[in-house]
Amino acid sequence: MGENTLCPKFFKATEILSKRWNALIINQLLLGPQRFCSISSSLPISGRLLSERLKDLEKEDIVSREVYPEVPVRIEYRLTAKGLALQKVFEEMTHWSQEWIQIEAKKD
Amino acid sequence: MGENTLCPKFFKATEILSKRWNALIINQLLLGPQRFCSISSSLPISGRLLSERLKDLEKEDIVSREVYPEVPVRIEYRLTAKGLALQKVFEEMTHWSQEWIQIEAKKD
DNA sequence: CAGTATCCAACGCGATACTG
DNA sequence: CAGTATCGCGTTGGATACTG
Repeated sequence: MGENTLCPKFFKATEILSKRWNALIINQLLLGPQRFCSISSSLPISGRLLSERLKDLEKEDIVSREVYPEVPVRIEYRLTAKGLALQKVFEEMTHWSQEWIQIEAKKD
Repeated sequence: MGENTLCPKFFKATEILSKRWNALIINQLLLGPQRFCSISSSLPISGRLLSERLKDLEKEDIVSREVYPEVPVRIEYRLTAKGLALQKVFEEMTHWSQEWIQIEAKKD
């Protein structure tokens, strides 16, 4: 195992973005603030995991949870400034995927 | 589970890039073609996994394996055009990480 | 050097049921 | 709606030993 050129900040960034579902959740929130059920229904992720990931992302200060004390209460998740700053990353990822990813007809 | 707005190409992209180590391996290869032991010593990844990941990335046509029949034989891994096209993504990731990631003194 | 094979513990995570 | 708790199994992946 080596430690020479590996930048800890970049490493941390990959840890966050490589965690399963995180990229998709962030990408979804780039569309705008959303409620739990909205994110849940837009991604093939279980409620338990979505809850867990949102908490992780809150701890990383990428997502914030807003409670609107209406009746019934409404809770929205939105990207923080740190989260919004990922926009460029996702734009490039989207661009790359459109240009290079082939989707074959599923036969599995 | 929903299936409404999720783009399969983007989804596939996240599958590739979110797989543990893949981002770091690609980022390392963006520095130039490298031998197995070089990648191995630049990342805290076991040989078994590195081997597995490189094969995955070959299948995705992101990495190619070049054999130079010298004595002793030399084997290099390099990014394909598809892999090199990820440069922008990684530039943005690097930029974001430098701007937003804090590394706290470890006390865990 | 450039890997492969095996072993096995730890973790991830989906399903389900339940709470406020 | 917006979650949490528990269960259980399949996958991951580190360590180690071995091969050409």
